[in-house]
Amino acid sequence: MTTKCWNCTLRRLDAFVDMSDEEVRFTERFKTSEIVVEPRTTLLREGATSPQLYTVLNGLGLRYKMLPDGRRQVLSFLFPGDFVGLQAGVMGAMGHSVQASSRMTLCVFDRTRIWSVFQNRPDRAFDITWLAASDDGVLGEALTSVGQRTALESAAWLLVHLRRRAEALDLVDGDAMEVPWRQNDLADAMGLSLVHTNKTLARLRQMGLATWGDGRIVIPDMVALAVIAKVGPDLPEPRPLI
Amino acid sequence: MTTKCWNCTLRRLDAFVDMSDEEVRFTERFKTSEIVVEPRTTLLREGATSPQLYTVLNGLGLRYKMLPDGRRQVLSFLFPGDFVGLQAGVMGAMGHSVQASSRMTLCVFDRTRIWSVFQNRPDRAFDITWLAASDDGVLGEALTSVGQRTALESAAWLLVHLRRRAEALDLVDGDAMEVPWRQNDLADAMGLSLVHTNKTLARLRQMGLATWGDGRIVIPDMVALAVIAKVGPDLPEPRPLI
DNA sequence: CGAGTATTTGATGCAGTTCAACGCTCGTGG
DNA sequence: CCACGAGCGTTGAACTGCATCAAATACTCG
Repeated sequence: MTTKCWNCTLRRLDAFVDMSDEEVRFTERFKTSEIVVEPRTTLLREGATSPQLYTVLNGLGLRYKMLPDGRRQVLSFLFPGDFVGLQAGVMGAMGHSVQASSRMTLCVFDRTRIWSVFQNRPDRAFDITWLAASDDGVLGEALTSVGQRTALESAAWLLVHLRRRAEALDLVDGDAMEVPWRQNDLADAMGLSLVHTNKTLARLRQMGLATWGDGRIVIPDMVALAVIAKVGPDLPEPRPLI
Repeated sequence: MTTKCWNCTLRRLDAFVDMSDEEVRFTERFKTSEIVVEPRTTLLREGATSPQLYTVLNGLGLRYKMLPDGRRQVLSFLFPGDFVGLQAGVMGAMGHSVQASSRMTLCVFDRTRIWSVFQNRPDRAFDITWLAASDDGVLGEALTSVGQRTALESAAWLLVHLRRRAEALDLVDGDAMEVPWRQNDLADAMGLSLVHTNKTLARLRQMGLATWGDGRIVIPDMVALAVIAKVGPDLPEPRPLI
């Protein structure tokens, strides 16, 4: 049973900009189907030319790149509303792989129809570009974190980042949020070893700043954590939803 | 004296996809002027909402982000044909700063007119999105390099990357290419200290793989360097030019 | 109950940082 | 004309943050 865009709860969140009825109807036609994938499913593989693009409706995942010898860099974490497969959609091949971390449900769009969006709906085309530019911003942040921050700062930054994204989507319950990611995913996102990631998280826990465990992140004081992370206010602007 | 797009030598390079006469004329109208900036000029500042977008016509530069305490992460290096300011153009604010490393000349576009591109020229709008997605790919590569590669691999990767980009633009003379960047820029791009960057470059020199000095990079054997860098063939597809 | 996955902790070693100094080439001003 | 300082590259020595190795715990699941 696939959700009608009309009934989609996602677009009512204040994380997203409002859509006109017209836009909702158009998206509905652009959408070809809906899929549910189990944890650890690879949705898109680096180098592949996927016939499909997706919008995350539900669940969490991650994007990563691998070196030939197996080292893995996690590029970003996927949340509902994220649009994946754009590189394959416009450039022909993915620059990274995409994996589900929890069970996810995604809207499926046909890659070949993307061109018709540009022809018929300049506003939606603009939104797609907005999302691409936004991804650029996130990657820049991540690169800066990996390149310049110490392990402690980097971990703090990542937790703040995840928490802020979750907040905008109403995924936070009090101080806590549920996440499907393993410490290994965090380590690969920060460019640190698993062992040192674990010790760094332990340090944050001892400082009373953040607790990671049992699939939950608990952050009692975001301001204190943000100070460690050395991040600006970084108000998350509402994003377009495709 | 500003160049007419019609006479622009850039688009004749095989680094770029061919443009129809129609497209050239449209770009000409989209272009508002041309500027020349001296080395070390900051074109765009992080957080600023620039009224202008640029395409690099000539010269080299870099994009970077800074932490409040002064640490700097270089995100990417700018070559002719690169389109800068897109974040400000579509999202309203830049996520990073942009600086000229050599004297540069740039085509200037009016930010407010970007919307009319989406309305009137879906093909050009698509090209803009292509470029945004392409930047995403480069940032992903860079992040993987900083996060996963050792200093030696990372330096090798960066040199290979710069050389490949330069080749596509006919900026390579035999084994050598001229670059305006300092070792400090390299260090900030790789997330390494200046001292260690220097020693790593010395190591590559002793191995006979690459020489960096006096504003020139000399790479006698790209294949050998690429092996160290652990990069795939990575043929640079022709890109659209705005 | 054994196997596999995830987290945790301790011990040891090294890649990369930090500190310090020196040489070179400029441009500038006395 | 030389003295001086600033910017950049280079090199050595000491230190340390993080990686690597190793092993124990706890857990879920067939």
